[in-house]
Amino acid sequence: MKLKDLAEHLQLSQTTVSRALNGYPEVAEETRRRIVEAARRFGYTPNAAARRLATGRTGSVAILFPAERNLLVDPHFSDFLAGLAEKFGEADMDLSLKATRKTEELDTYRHLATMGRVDGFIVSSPRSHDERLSLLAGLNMPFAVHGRSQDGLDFPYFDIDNEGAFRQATELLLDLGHERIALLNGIRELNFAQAREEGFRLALAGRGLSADPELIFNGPMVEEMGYRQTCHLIDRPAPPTAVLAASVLLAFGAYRAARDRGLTIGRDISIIAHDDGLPFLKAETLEPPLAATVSSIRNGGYRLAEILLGRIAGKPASELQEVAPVDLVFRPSVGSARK
Amino acid sequence: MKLKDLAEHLQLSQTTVSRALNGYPEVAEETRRRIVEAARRFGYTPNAAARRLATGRTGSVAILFPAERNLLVDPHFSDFLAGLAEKFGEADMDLSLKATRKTEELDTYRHLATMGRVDGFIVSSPRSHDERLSLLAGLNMPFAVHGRSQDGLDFPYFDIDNEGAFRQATELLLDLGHERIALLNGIRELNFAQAREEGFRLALAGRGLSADPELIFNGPMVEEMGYRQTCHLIDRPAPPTAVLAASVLLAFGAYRAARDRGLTIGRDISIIAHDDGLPFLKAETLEPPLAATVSSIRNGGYRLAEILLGRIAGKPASELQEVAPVDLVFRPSVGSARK
DNA sequence: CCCTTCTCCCAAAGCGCTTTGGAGAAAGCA
DNA sequence: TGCTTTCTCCAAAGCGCTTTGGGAGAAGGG
Repeated sequence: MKLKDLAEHLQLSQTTVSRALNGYPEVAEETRRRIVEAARRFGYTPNAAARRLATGRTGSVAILFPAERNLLVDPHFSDFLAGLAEKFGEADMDLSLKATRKTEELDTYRHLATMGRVDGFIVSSPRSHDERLSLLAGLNMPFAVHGRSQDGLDFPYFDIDNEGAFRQATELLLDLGHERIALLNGIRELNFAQAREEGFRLALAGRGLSADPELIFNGPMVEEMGYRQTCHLIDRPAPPTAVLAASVLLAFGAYRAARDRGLTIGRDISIIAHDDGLPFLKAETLEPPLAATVSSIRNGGYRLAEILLGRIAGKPASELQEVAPVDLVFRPSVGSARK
Repeated sequence: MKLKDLAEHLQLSQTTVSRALNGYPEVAEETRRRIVEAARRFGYTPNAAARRLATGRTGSVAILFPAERNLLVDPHFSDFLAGLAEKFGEADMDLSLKATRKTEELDTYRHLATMGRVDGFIVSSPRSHDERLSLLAGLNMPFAVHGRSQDGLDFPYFDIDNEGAFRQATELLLDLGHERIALLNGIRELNFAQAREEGFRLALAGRGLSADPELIFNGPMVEEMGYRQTCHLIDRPAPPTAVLAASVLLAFGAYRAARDRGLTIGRDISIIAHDDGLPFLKAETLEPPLAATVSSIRNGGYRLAEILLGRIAGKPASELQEVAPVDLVFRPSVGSARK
């Protein structure tokens, strides 16, 4: 059943039926009721392709990820994706997932954009200077970024206060008397890792200290990484008294390392992490409970979806930039530095 | 730049240009060359919405997942998804991801189908009797199932030989003298878990043994689960001498439990698992290396995507049913039963 | 009572592509 | 040479919806 049939059956024009169904004001309430009722009875649903062609809106957005490094197995990314999927689902928009080789990444953006296959893009894991942003801006394609970038562009984004979070966490450790603090961080190229390191450095500088490059590690945020680096750290001549980790996954590895080495967490070594709220690995249920700066990454996906929708609806970028504050939750995995 | 402009510029009709670009035979090679060249020069790309409307094909497929139980954080699912995304990307099809509440699941399928928003669906985690299959069959919507189902329907699917794999693995353990064998399995409702249990039972029955219900566990396939159940098992009065796990994640937990209890894996307790080839957790690099039945789940996604594409292209279901054999790889995590 | 302003609805023009049904020219056949 | 095929290409009809530009009649204003 198509619009034409429905209109004929109601003895009305397609125009009126279309307007009634789309909630335009220029149709009498009584008529609208009749139309809506008939549409329901006949199970009429507008054809998506026709609507797309007529309106120029596709009702879908895309997110690309590198095919070789399978981001999907990174639970941080998956959880973020779940937040996106939830919001876009609510808005009845399609979220399409694209695996693409690094070398073809920009072409894929361009391809999808010029074919008019999407209304916008979600850009994740921005690097400090990211070609994708200028490309999309140049194509005049709406996009929203998870995180920020140093490019001078004015674009919509959602980010958490990574710098502030790590500054606070570091200050907490400093207040507890720690001076040799290690940082287990994400991959250096990614913007959020840089912000976190910056917060770490700022806190140290505030006390007249400077970061020891030997205590800073960058790498993938997986358990194994946390384990290995912490083992190294503990085995040093002057091991750090505290570890600041960029993910609960890293902290989890650090826990394992501390146990292996017979250290009591919270007493012999303090551990604090950033907690993205991954559902299967809760900071509060670790033993001992893990102190953390918390901010749900899934919720971030949800918010970022709202932001992209706002952008597509025409809001200016300046109104679509959000930096969520991060709470610091104290738990027994941190204690005062042993003298 | 649209088709019309291009045609006018070339002094040809839209028909000819369209045909040339889509590889139809009724256009002279020389003309085609000119057209293709001009299209490239002007950067012409056909508009997706218009093409969709004209052809009736949307160029996109969808996969739904339950919003409450976030399947995305399950690495088995994510890796499967990566395989799908890869193949659909190669075919230049959109793969759209939909979070949906369980109660609205069927409606969402219907909604997307009747609006003509997708050409087909990927159905994952089928239950033994699954309403989704009959709904989609009734809507006359192409779909492809990851796994099988007991419904009498004839539909395209990709599955691995779960029953055979677990029969083989169990037989291996039996050959090594094990008689008290525990099974750590996935959630009971899911078809693959049933097939695995069936294989397990068949192998036992082949030796005149029957499965001890107290040694069979169903649950989510996560590390924690493997750990907890294995602890219970080891603490029993007559602990099993071998454990058969449905995932490397479960086996990983079993390893941890065995170590905690001071057991040597491969000597005091044998462990064997099904290995989906998750990239971050390799059976061969565990200590000791884990014996396993192997079959890449990512590859399964890739194959299933091919199958759905075949279905959309009109192939009959009977030609699109694949059961991949599973290899059994012997490694030191299994040894003969201690007398 | 006439004129303006709403209110409610309509006809028709796109949106940009594919595809049907020919038609003219060139080539093959007798 | 006359006639049938085969090659190439074209005009135009959709695909099913939204939206523009009115228009008729009712309501309100002076």
